[in-house]
Amino acid sequence: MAPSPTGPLHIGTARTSLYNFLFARHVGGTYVLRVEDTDVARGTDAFERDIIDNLHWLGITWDEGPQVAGGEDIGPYAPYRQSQRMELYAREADRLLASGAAYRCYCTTDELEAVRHEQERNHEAPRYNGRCLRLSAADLATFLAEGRRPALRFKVPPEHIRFDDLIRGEVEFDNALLGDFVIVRGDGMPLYHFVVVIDDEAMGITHVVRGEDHLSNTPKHIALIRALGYREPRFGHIPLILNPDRSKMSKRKSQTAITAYREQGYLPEAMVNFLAFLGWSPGTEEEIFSLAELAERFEIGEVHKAGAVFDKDRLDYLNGVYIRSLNYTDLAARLRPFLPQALSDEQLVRLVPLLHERLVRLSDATELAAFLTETDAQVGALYEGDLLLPKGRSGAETAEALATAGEALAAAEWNGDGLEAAGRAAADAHGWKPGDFFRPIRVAVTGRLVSPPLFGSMELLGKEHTLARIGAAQARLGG
RNA sequence: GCCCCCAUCGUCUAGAGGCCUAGGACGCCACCCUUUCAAGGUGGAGAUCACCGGUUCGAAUCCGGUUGGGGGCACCA
Repeated sequence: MAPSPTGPLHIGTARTSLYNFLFARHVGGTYVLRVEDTDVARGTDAFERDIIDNLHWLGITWDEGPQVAGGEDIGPYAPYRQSQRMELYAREADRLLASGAAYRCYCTTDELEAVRHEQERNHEAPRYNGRCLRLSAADLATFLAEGRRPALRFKVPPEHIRFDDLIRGEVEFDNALLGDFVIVRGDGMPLYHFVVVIDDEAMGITHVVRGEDHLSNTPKHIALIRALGYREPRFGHIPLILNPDRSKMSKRKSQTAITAYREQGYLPEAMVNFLAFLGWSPGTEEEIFSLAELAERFEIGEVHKAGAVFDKDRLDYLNGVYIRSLNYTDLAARLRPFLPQALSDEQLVRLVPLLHERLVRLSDATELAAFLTETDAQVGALYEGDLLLPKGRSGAETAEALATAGEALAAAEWNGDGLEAAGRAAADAHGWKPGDFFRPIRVAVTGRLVSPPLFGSMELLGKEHTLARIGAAQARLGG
């Protein structure tokens, strides 16, 4: 797996990493992580940290590669950051230059762009015209005098390239249609197509599993592999994850950063399960799988060919399933970052049973538990008086009901069961349906129409605040 | 423009010639349960298997074409 630290860990990169991981684990192979940081202009350490951190969060581990950002690399072919492997690339570039498989190109960006525009106007393929392949001595002298720094281009042999893709089967391309592409920039920085091929050979990579967007780049890589005399790995191109409009999933149209999902309270277990099934299925009707179970079942050849739309509703559903499967202790620990510091650990432990069946995301707990740490005044400010009223009941009637409720609850034993018994008896005595009778209490106590179970909530809030809030609501209705 | 890839309910998918009057899940709708919201239970709507032609006794499944969608064609990765 070879991510580029030009942004936070992307959903698509995460899934490609997952498939690589599952494939490697399933066949007992070695999973290698290599950081493709040759684009110094765009890459940053912060992004590398985000990628490594979130991969770990998902439970994806690698046998070789950087373990933590800035730390020691592990593996026999270290370093695993391309920015630290420049001598190797320079050596291979020289080799290509010496053999005549590559040549220096003095064209400027402007000149190249002009040619491209021209080609576009003539409805031709936008590819390099080969000008610097036969440069006159005079032109060369001029360019050198101008101080131009030449880029290095690979002279693409005009041959048919075919390979047997792990997922798509036989694929064939005609490299005669390709322009000679740049492998080393004028400033000496080697480019992606060149370095992947070198590192794959140097690191003993046997299987390259990557996104479908690289399918048509593969013939370039194979041509380079042949020119350099390397062994050809097997390639597997997995389908893309799509926006709802079926274009390649992008930041512009979808939320693509894994961190963002993590921050919203998605569980890594749910994310992994969801991602694995975007483009693969075990062929049965089972759908809940742990990472270990996935590794056991996953077959690279079963991966689909068609792209899959990212379905947030399905992720939400799975996340709920996983949250509900957590035991209370575990859930409490995971909920902690989403709840205010003011909420004590003891309160948290008692709150968890009230929430565990009501959460789609861990962050949903923030709103559900807010009434516990808000002041009485803050809660009172959350609602209009009308919100207290059950359907068809007046303010005066509701104030009366609240008064009855307040008295009954004040006399009750202050725990969920005691409060519920008192509340129900009071509702019955008052002649109101429980739903109607409890509504103003819920709004008074939590400030909201939706809350965790009422009696457990009151128990947690405590007698003093509960009765004060009921009294305040009653007063507001003029009771 | 050229090259490549793809095509089953809205979405994720099962399906590898007869088991399919196409199965499951999410979402949606209804009902049940119910102190709100969820969760749970039951039921329902939803796919002429993109289209056309062929092979075959028989095709969602094999072949060809068409259409549609996607990706690539950078001194980005």
